[in-house]
Amino acid sequence: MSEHPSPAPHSKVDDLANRLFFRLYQSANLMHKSGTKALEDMHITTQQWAVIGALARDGAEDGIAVGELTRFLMVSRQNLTGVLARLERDGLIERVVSPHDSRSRLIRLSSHGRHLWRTDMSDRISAFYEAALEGFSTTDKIHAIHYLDKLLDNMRQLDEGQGES
Amino acid sequence: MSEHPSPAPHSKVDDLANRLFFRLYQSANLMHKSGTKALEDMHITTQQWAVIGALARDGAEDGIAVGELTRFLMVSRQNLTGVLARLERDGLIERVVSPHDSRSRLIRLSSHGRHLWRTDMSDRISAFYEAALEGFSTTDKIHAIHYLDKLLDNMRQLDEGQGES
DNA sequence: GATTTTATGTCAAGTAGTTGTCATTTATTT
DNA sequence: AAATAAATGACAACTACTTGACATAAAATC
Repeated sequence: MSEHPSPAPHSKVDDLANRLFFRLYQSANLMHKSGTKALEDMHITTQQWAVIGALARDGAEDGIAVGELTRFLMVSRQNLTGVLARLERDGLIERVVSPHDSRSRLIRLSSHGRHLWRTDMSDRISAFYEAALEGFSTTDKIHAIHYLDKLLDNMRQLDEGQGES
Repeated sequence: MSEHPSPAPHSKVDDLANRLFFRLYQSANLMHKSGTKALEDMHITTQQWAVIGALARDGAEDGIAVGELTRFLMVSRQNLTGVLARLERDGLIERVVSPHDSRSRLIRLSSHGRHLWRTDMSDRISAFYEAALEGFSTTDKIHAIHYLDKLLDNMRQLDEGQGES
């Protein structure tokens, strides 16, 4: 029947899954490259953008603990330490001791960081989003978010299971 | 009318776009973390996985030029050099001079690399895909791929425009 | 044949990500 | 009060990603 008598593969890898994850890999690479380029004259990378964006959310005015940030951004504490050090060096964030728990240093935007986020960064980011999501309807965006959320949920479960060592 | 008389934002950033890119950021981080963990006993990272997967495709048996690989994987030549050096060090790939263009070194899987891909790696990757895409129907996968493709197209255009410096 | 373009390698500096380990401080629990 | 747990900082080692710059070799063009 088959035109290509392939030599009985072990467990044929799902081609659609393969494509999906490869597209995710490519998309993330390109997002970091072109996203960082969109903010390059401010010397802000996509990772710093993610941190500043997290700190600019409503409810984060008084600061967020490092541990909370690592969970939110899904990066390691040691990595975030480096990113935060550079942001502090550049005067965009500041560390304050938590009033409730003096082990915990809360990270919050400096006034300079908040100002930059609200003006120049917002403008560039809006332009970036508009260009990158050209042709996306509102429902397209919602559906895309939904798929990524589902993927995240699954991988989170997988990661917890893998952590049992 | 508005319950929250917000102080006239410069250009209100699209919240859906924001969520979408943040989910992409998180998904990529988690994919690298849990994907690398799925192959950790082979000491293969997701980037190496991507390279090996590219080399294992039909038509790549005779090797792929480095430049072609950088375009395919969307990473820089300098970065790929390092990844390829580690893969060569571990005996998974080999470099051969192109018969057509002796500037060009073609990268191809070693027999060890090909064997590993077809057996252990395939098994782990299939298991990873199955867990990470639990609850995804075939059409879900196709739609998700479609959105990522669209995003990639847009960002590629953006990147080319940004490159005009 | 000489020039230009192309493919690659290499070195450097910077950022970002991982794990692992050890120390410190403080909260919590006993 | 003492032991434990938790949050953080500070290292180290490694992988991976970027850009920029310079060198080399070979192909393509003039």
